[in-house]
Amino acid sequence: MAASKDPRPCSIADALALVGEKYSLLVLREVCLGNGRFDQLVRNTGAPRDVLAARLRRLVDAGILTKRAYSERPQRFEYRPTRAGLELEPVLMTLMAWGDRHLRREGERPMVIEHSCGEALVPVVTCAACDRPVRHEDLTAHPQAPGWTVTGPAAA
Amino acid sequence: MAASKDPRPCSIADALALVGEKYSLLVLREVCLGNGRFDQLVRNTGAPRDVLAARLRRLVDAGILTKRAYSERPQRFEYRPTRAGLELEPVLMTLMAWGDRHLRREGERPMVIEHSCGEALVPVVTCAACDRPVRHEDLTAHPQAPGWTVTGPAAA
DNA sequence: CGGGTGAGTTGGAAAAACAAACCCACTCGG
DNA sequence: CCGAGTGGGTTTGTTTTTCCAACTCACCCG
Repeated sequence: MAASKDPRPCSIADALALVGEKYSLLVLREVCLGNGRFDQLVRNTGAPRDVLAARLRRLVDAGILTKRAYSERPQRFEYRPTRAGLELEPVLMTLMAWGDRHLRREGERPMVIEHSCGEALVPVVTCAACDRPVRHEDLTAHPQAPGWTVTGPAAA
Repeated sequence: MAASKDPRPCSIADALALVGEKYSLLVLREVCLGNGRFDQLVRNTGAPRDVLAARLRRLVDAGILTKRAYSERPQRFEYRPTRAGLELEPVLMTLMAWGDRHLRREGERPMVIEHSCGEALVPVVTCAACDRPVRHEDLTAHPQAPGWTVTGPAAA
């Protein structure tokens, strides 16, 4: 709620204000997998029901999920990702790959994603202009708005 | 602390357990930009000082940041990303791009990252095997561990 | 000596998270 | 028609976190 303190205008901060709360990205993971019902989400994310209800409201309001009835009488609902929600999936894939690399022993992945090319997905973030992988040393920050002072060498 | 409820073994969940707490990724953003001193982090992320101290301890313990003195007498410290921390930068770039696309009006980006190729960075997550962009329709989930039941059509 | 800076720690109030119970509409089995 | 079960939540009361301001400590500067 009190997100007003960050003096940096920043799309990372703004994105995290929407999807950075606890469980939100896990909810998105499940919804992208097609497990979009309330009780599935409770079981698969581990979120308390009230917290989950709050997150779902927020994500729907933000246009990341939609709520649709998959049955009238009895009324039953399912949450699905919007276009915007699906566009967050690459973030999840990249995060999963990072976790697989750094948080587990070799080859102990809890889940493998297969790409349509037939191989196990290893996501690589590349530059749209030159197609080369994004490496820290190749990046230079250019603030466009006030509130930014990039002092360190990483920005040079 | 009570992260023990998620019945899904999942590298996304594990990664978020480390860097998913409030401010952690903003801290990483600043540290990657070279703004690694405590007071800079307070100012630029908006985190309360005590919370920031806790996050920094956690990130250092997790091997994502290191704390090094840039001056003895007076003792002054700076936090810097480790290799593992730098490998999270693509996640930040992808998230920033998502925020720029969905949370702002056309062309109102607070920051532009320049890639070494000379163009403004537009990160694209691609498949390492075939180099094509990762799209939701091209993905199939293959659980490797118990606890996973992927019911929906998105997994088919 | 007095003031200022960097890097935190401490203490108490306010906000979230948590767990369990409850509710409602409906369906199904007997 | 009764009782139990399911899906999708809300309510209630307790435990954790967060938040904020103030404080500390070590040091440097004039």
